[in-house]
Amino acid sequence: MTKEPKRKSIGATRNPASAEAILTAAEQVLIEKGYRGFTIDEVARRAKAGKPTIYKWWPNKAVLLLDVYLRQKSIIFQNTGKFEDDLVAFINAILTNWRETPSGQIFRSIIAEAQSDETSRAAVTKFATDRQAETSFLILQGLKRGEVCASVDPIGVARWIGAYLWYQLLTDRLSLTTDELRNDVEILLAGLANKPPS
Amino acid sequence: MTKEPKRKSIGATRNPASAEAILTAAEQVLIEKGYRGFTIDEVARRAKAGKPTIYKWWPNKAVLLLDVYLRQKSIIFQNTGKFEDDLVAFINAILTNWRETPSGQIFRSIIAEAQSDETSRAAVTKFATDRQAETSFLILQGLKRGEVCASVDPIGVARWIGAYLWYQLLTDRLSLTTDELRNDVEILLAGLANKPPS
Amino acid sequence: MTKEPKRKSIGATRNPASAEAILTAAEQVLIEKGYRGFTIDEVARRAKAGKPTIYKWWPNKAVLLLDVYLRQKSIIFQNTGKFEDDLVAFINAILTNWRETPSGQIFRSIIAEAQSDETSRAAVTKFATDRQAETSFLILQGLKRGEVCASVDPIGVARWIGAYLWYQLLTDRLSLTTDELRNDVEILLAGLANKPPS
Amino acid sequence: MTKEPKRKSIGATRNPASAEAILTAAEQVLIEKGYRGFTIDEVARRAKAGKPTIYKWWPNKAVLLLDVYLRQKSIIFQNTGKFEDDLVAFINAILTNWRETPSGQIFRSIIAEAQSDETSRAAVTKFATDRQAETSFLILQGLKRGEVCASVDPIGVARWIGAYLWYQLLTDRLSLTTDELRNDVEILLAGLANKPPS
DNA sequence: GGGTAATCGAGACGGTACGTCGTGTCTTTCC
DNA sequence: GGAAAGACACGACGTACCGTCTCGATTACCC
Repeated sequence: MTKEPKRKSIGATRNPASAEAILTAAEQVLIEKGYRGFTIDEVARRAKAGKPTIYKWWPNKAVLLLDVYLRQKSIIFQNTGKFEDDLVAFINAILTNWRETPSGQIFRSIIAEAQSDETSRAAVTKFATDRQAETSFLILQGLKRGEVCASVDPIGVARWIGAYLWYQLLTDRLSLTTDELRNDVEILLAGLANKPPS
Repeated sequence: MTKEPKRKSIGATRNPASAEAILTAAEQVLIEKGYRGFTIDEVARRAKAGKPTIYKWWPNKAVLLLDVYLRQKSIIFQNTGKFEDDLVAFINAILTNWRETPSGQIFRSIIAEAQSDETSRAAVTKFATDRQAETSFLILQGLKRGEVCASVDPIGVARWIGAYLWYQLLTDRLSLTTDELRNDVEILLAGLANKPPS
Repeated sequence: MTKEPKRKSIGATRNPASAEAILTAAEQVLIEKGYRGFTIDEVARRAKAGKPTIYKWWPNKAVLLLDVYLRQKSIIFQNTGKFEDDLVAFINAILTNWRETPSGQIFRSIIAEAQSDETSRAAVTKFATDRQAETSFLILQGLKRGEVCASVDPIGVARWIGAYLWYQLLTDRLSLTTDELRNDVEILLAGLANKPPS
Repeated sequence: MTKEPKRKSIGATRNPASAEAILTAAEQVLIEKGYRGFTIDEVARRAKAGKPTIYKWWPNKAVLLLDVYLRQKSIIFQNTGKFEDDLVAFINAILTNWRETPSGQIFRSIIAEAQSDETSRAAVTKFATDRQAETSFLILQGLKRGEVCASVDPIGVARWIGAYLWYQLLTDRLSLTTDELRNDVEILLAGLANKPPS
């Protein structure tokens, strides 16, 4: 076993190794013990870091959580040529990612944390809004191809999709079959309203 | 100052006065100090109740929160004769209630709490499912009147609506104008898909 | 398994079966869990008695403890014809009894309990004084036989012996060999003072 | 009123000011409220210290009590030239100290506490043994001067004296006159046995 | 190239909440 | 009216975490 050299200060500048160790430890703790066990003490212990070091760079737990979440790999848009398939693939990718990687647990924790603290909530809300903008690209894609009704507001739709995703996450419904998912998407696509046969 | 008689046991049976005092205190604490300050200790202090009494009847914090939430007045369905108006009124009533009464803060806390604990989450998920069943009455109403497409799954729609409501709550978007809300509802009603002019 | 009939009230008079059950339960609890685990709750549970019943008849824990102690069998004086042997046998009988029956544990608890409470201490002190009077019979026996110096105060000696016994109990020295004990007794008998050869 | 600066950590090392404050508070609580009121909570409150700080350095209540006891001033041996006088003075000094300072109350509590817990009892027994060793110096002093019989075991005698002291403390007999005390000591010095005139 | 100045680990500190247990009082219901 | 049953207000238990602090060591930067 190689003698692991103790990590020390590297002088009057931030030690990236520490930051890295802290984020990794935070992620591990979150996976292993969940949000309940996600304490600064435990992260510091795991990272072999001092608590003040953590507090210095991540003043809130929410900020640290967001940083951990952002280190996760992001979703890549599909372009199959058919809007419905793209949308289903997109949602499915996110749900699968949440289900099969720590991301789901992490994001759940972020949302929980944000409910206790005004500024955290603002940060998460901003994050959500940014994601809506990204999602709206997908809508615009469909709109450009004439598959989406021109009168539709892309951001508004992105909000519906974001809402759907959060709800699935928060109510433990990440394990849908593709058919179930396609059914749900179908509702959004076709709309509720009874269209009179023209 | 009138000497307030201390609340005592009323024998080997649950004292409703205590339950009442605890729920009231819990609500007050939640309003005044938020979820962060919502501790069993504080509730017990405020209610002049023993902590064991609280733990006896509400094993989880989530359960207590749900009980507090359920004491709030509930939403009554509208029936204006037009499905879209009913739906908008329904959503608006909930959002307004969340915005203008403690209910919003309380329910936010419930969702947060549920993310820390498996059993709490199950309880909240069950609650959500029950509400979807209620909401689906609205859909069925519209369906009976022929305003809703017959092929639509009422529970599935109720889920979309629930998702929308939670999302608005969790991302601090409770103060929509009626027009904004109507726009959002419109998307769900009309659907995204471009309907070719037949 | 015979269906054990639940013990009920026998009307407006003290139920001796309850008293018996409580004392027995108290003794068992003390043996099994020690003084720390000796709680009224536990005794009530074990005796299948209501707590108020216990409090009614034994207002203090110390009183209950004393009652339990007094149910134990008492020591019988020896009379071997030689004072030293009688004394050693007497002390040894008590130490053995304390070591091999619950009595030691019980009496230890009584002493501990008595230190917290003024009236309990008075009760125990009275008990100790009574025992000294009994012990002094032994001294008088020796005195009558001319083995004990006539100028000696029997009660004073009984006090020394009581002190010795308590000390052995409280400092976990109940397992002396007879020789060790005889040595200790020898000191008391012969005295410290250097007797000049007359 | 001068704004008292809050006591803080002084880094990763024990803060003596805290230790001091805790011991002082513990002593005060014991004096004012007795052993019944001597709770870690109360000590922490009084010392303005956190409970974990107390538990960190004093794992048992008995250990804390012993530390409090040891802060009291100790007894100084006399050397009057006469063994009996030295012994009487020694015992009297201890009894007086127990009677007139908090030491008596404190030591009583220590003994009581030790009866509940095995490890505490071991600590107290060790303390008692150490004191016996000290006391035996007094015996050796007398032995050296030829006042004490050479065949006597000093530790054995010290044990008798320790027993006597504890017994007086535990049975509320701290207020003896010098004559009463001298009588008791006389018994130990002269011994019980009837010495036949040679 | 020597003296700041900032960073690091470590961990103690005053607090506060946790969830459990025991206390002694009370009331209801049954005998 | 005694006894069971058990709920109640209270408060201590011992533990965990919070966010702050002080320390001594360890560089990087600036004069």
